[in-house]
Amino acid sequence: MGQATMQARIQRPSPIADDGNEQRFCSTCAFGSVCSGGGVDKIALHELHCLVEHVGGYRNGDTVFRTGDRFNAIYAVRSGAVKTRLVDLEGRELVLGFHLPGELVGLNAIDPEAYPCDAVALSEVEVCRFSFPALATLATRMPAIQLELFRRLSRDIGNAALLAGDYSADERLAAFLIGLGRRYAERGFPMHTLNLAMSRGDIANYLRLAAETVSRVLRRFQDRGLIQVDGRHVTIADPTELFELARPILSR
Amino acid sequence: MGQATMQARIQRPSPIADDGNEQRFCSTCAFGSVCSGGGVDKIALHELHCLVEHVGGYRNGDTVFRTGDRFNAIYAVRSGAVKTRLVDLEGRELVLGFHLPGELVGLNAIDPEAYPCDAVALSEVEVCRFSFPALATLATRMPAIQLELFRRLSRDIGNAALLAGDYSADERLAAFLIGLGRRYAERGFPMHTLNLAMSRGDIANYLRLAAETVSRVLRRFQDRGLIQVDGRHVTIADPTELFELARPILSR
DNA sequence: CCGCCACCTTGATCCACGTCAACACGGCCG
DNA sequence: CGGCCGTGTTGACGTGGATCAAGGTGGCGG
Repeated sequence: MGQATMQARIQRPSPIADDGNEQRFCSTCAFGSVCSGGGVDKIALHELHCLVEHVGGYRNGDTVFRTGDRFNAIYAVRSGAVKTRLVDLEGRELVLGFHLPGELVGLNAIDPEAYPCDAVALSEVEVCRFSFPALATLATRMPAIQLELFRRLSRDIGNAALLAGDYSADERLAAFLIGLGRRYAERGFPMHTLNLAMSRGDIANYLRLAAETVSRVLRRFQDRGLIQVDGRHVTIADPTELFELARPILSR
Repeated sequence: MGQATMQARIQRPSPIADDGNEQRFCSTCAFGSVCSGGGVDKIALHELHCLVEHVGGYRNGDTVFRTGDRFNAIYAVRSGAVKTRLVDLEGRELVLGFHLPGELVGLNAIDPEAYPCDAVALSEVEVCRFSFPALATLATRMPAIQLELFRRLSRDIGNAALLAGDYSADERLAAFLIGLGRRYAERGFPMHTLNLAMSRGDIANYLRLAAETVSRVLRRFQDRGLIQVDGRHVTIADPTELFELARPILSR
C-alpha cells in the first residue's frame, strides 16, 4: 500500500477548522473553549479575533518555524498536521510531538525566547499565528485567556512526561493510537478511524523505537485483532483491549 | 560509606533561601528575577510578598501534596529538596523530577486542576506556598509576573522533553550530574561539589535505569577519572569530559 | 551489644529491542 | 517504459541494560 494513496486518503475528510466569526471564532480552535465558554465579553473576543493572522499554503515538508528563530508568536494548527522535531549535531532527528488541528505549537519557545525546535508540515497545512506579546497583553485584560494559556502550558508538561517512562514498545504504540483517537474525537472526528499523517519513521522516532519495531508491533496488534492496518489508515477494532495495553501509560 | 553520614553532610551547607524583605524578597526565590529585575512597582511586590505563605517542618519522606489533591497552589522550594513522583496501579514508583531551592513545584497541576503526582521531601524541607487563583489575579495586574509564570511553564516543557530521548545510561547520568551542578550554581552553590539529596534508586528511577546500572556507571566514571564518588557526595573532576558525554542531551 | 533494615555494590544471566540486510511496492521523472 | 527513490515489511543477529542473586556497610531500635 503506497504512500501517495494514503496521502490522498488523509485529505478526503480533511480535519479543517471552520473560519468562525467574531461571535464563535474558530470552532475547533485552541481558544474555542474560551470563546464558547460564555462570560467572555465581545470586545475582548473581537480583539482576539483581530490578533490572529491566518497563514496557509504549507505543503508536506515545509517548515513553519525553525530552531533558533527568534520567538515572537505561537501557532494554532487549523488544518493538516505538524510535527515538531530537533536535529542533533550528528544530523539525527528527534521528533518531539505531533500537532493536530486546534492544538498549539511553539509554547516551549516562550522561555528560551527562540524556537527550540523545527515545526514541519506533514501535509497541506494552515495555521493561525498569534503574536505572543500581543496575546500576553490581551491576557492581562482577559483572565479567561490567561488561564487558558496557563492550562495549555501545564498540559504540555504532563504530556511531555508521558513518553518519558520506560515503557515497552507495545505499551507505547497502544498509548499512541489511543491518544491520537482521543485527540481526533476532541475535534469531532471519528475516534477509531485514524488517518496517520506521519510516516512509520516519524512514529518510531517519536516513540523512541526503531521503525522496524513499529512495523512489527502493528503487525502483531493486527494479528491479535486489536487493529486493522492498511498503510497509514488504522482502524481500532478492539478499543478496550488496546486501552488495557496502554493503561500503564495513560492512567498515569 | 553510610547513608546517615551523607544526610548529615547534605545538611551542613544547607541551601536555604534568605527571607528577603519587601524590597528584595527571597533572593534565591522563584520570582527573584522578577523582583530584582527592576521595573516592578513596590506595591505589586508588596502584594506578592503578602501572598506567599511559608510552610516548613517537612522531614524526609513527608509529602507536600498528593496525587489527586485539589489544585489550589503552587510551591517554591525554600530549602532542602523535593521529588515529584507518581505511583502506578501496580505500586511501582515513577520519579518525575527533583526540585532544588528556588524551583517551582506543581505547575503541571494547573490543567488537570488536581495534582497529577506526589511531592515528597527528600530531606528537611521548607517551601513557599502561592495560592494559584491569587497569583493568577496578581499576574493580570503585573505583566512581569505573568511573563515569569509563562517562562517557568515553558521551561518545564523543555526539561520534560530532555529525558524523553533514547539516550544511553552514560549520557543520562552525565547529563544528570552536569544539570544538577548548573542548577546548584544558579543558586550560588559550588557547581562541581554535589551533595545528592536522593538515593541511587531515585536517580535510577528518574533516569529510567536500574539502580544497579547507576552504581555501575558511577563506578566507571570514577575509574575514568571523571568524578569522585563518596556515597552521596559527588565531585566533578573533569567537567569538560563529562559535558562531552552529556552533549547529545544537553545541547538539544 | 546484637539484629534488623535500608542502601549500595558487584557479578552472572537473559531478553527486548536496535541494527543490519534484503526485498516489495508505488510514485515520479527522464 | 524503465530506473530510481522513499516508504514499508520481514528475518537474522548482536547488545545494552534489566533482572536475579549475593554480599557488604552503617544506622538505629530494642
